[in-house]
Amino acid sequence: MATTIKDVAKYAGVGIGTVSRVINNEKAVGERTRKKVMDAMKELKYSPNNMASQLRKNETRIIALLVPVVNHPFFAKLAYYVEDEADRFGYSVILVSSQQRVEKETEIISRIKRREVDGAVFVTHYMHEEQDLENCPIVSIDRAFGKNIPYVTSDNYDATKKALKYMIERGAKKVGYIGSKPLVDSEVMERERAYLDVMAEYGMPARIVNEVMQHGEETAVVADFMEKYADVDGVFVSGYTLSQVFQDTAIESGKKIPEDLQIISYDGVFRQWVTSHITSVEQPIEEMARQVVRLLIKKIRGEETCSRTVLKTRFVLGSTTK
Amino acid sequence: MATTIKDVAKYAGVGIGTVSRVINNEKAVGERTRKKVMDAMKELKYSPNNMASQLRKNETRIIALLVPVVNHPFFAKLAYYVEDEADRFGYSVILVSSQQRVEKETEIISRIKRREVDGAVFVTHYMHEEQDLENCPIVSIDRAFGKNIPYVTSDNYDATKKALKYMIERGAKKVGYIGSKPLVDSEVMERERAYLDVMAEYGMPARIVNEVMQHGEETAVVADFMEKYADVDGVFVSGYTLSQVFQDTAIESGKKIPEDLQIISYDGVFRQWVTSHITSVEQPIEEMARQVVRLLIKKIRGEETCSRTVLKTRFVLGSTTK
DNA sequence: CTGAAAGCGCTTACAG
DNA sequence: CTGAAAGCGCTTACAG
Repeated sequence: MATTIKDVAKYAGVGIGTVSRVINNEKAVGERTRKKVMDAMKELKYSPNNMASQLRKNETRIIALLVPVVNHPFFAKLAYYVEDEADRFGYSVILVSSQQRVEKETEIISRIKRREVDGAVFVTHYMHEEQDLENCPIVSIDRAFGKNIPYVTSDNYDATKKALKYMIERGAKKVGYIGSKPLVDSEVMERERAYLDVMAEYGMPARIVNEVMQHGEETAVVADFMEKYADVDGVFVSGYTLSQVFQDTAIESGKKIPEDLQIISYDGVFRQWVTSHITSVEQPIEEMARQVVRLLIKKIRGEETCSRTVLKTRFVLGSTTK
Repeated sequence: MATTIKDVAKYAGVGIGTVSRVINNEKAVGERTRKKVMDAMKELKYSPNNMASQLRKNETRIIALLVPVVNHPFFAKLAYYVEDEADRFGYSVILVSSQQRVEKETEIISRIKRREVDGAVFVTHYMHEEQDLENCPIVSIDRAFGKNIPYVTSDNYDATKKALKYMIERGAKKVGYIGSKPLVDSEVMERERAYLDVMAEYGMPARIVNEVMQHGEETAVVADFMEKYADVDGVFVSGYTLSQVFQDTAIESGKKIPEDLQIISYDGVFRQWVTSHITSVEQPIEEMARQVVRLLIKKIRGEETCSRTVLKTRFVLGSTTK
């Protein structure tokens, strides 16, 4: 049996309420009594039982982070900063890898309802139907999946547009787009929209492959693209894995980069956690993580939140553009 | 106010004990009653409050995972599998990035005492003094930091020995070792021991740099090594980041690999999460993660555990050896 | 198979 | 400033 607040109270000769007040650092405790209680706690090696206070306060101080997988540079980095930011507010982070499994998502919702966690950050979402997530403190990245779910995103449209124009100014005439299509409404689709708009603006035909794809299908998709549009001299790639696969394939095909083919990636390619020298639109992962956590905590506290936060990307020149 | 077990009991016209039994799937409930209760739960959209049952059962079903950083391929992969395995046993994982901060470690210990988590996996440890971690369900990877802390490791000594001999058989005559020294007792030191033993066995002088180093100091350490032992024609590198930095530096220096210089790495280098073609001793990360979780759960349950589990590495040939 | 009751270890009005 | 008491929402012997 661990020592409880009762033991401490008895030992210190005070009421348990007083001990509680000391634990919670309330000012309304006399210096004398406080000292007595502190000593008793030390003497008895007392640790307050968190489960009990959780129950009383109805808060767990835990949030869940749902990502597709953790062992992926983008999500790992995100997880890192989410944890760091949460910690600043006294929250812990439970990590959940959804692994494309839809149930994981509804599972988190029930965990909120069961009061296992106070709220959740959704980085993926497969839910199509509007669930009964009223009052559920949930926030998200890139995708709006409910009217009451605030989210953080980056300036997908503008950044893509800018990147494409950059490429075209450097001589790209046959510009393609390759991406993996999100399953649900997502700001990521803004990239495609930007691409199509730019093509229209320059009167260029669209060379696009943007399909829903499973992890592992990248190679096939890239092959498909390369076959369809063998003549491209500039490509915008959306997404990490795809970027890497595309770059590798392009190099293997014997194309000179950037002479024959310019490449710009949204997200860049990570090489040992360092963005390699692909020209890319870099998302402010740290800032996205911190903002999304702050949003969530506001929601948990019942404060007003901004429903859509757009953060600026950085355009990083690499060696894959002229 | 959320609906509680009381509401359900009243609605179903049964006692709260019965509702509890239904929730927990106990067999000792009549078919009739069970149905009534189930219906009531559905009708009232009841979710059992986990905090309350935690308090009663004195378990949180949460474990903590302490890693130096998550956004590093090794730890991210580990985190992924730890989460996956924990999930199978009905446990959630709280992620803690220690970031070299010693307090984080003792903090977790208090969190166990405070019953915020049921146990913890320590992948780093800075603690020198034996803490009062009796009865604390803690397990660890690679390093023994207490007599009662079971851990999982890989066959550091044998694998290193084998790798070095492989290199020597392919003609390496001036063999060096470069590593970052752990702060505390760790099985990682077995690699150095293996190196020294092999050198002794072959009558070769040791060319070694194995210092305690901070993240970010790798470049300087590699430079130091290269200057001291400019003539090496075979090097064993211990650790991810170091391997990558070393490989890059070696290439930049104009050395032909593997002609002028053979390299073998413990851990390999990750390129976009794919081990690149460096010859390496690969740790069975997934297996280590799963084993360590199972160890922890046994400890939590108070079962007997094996105090040291050694898993086999794989020797993977790449293009950095002849 | 089922209900009434005690109790898990706290927090928090309430009264003094 | 402090204590006694109620209660957070469950689980679990206990008795039937």
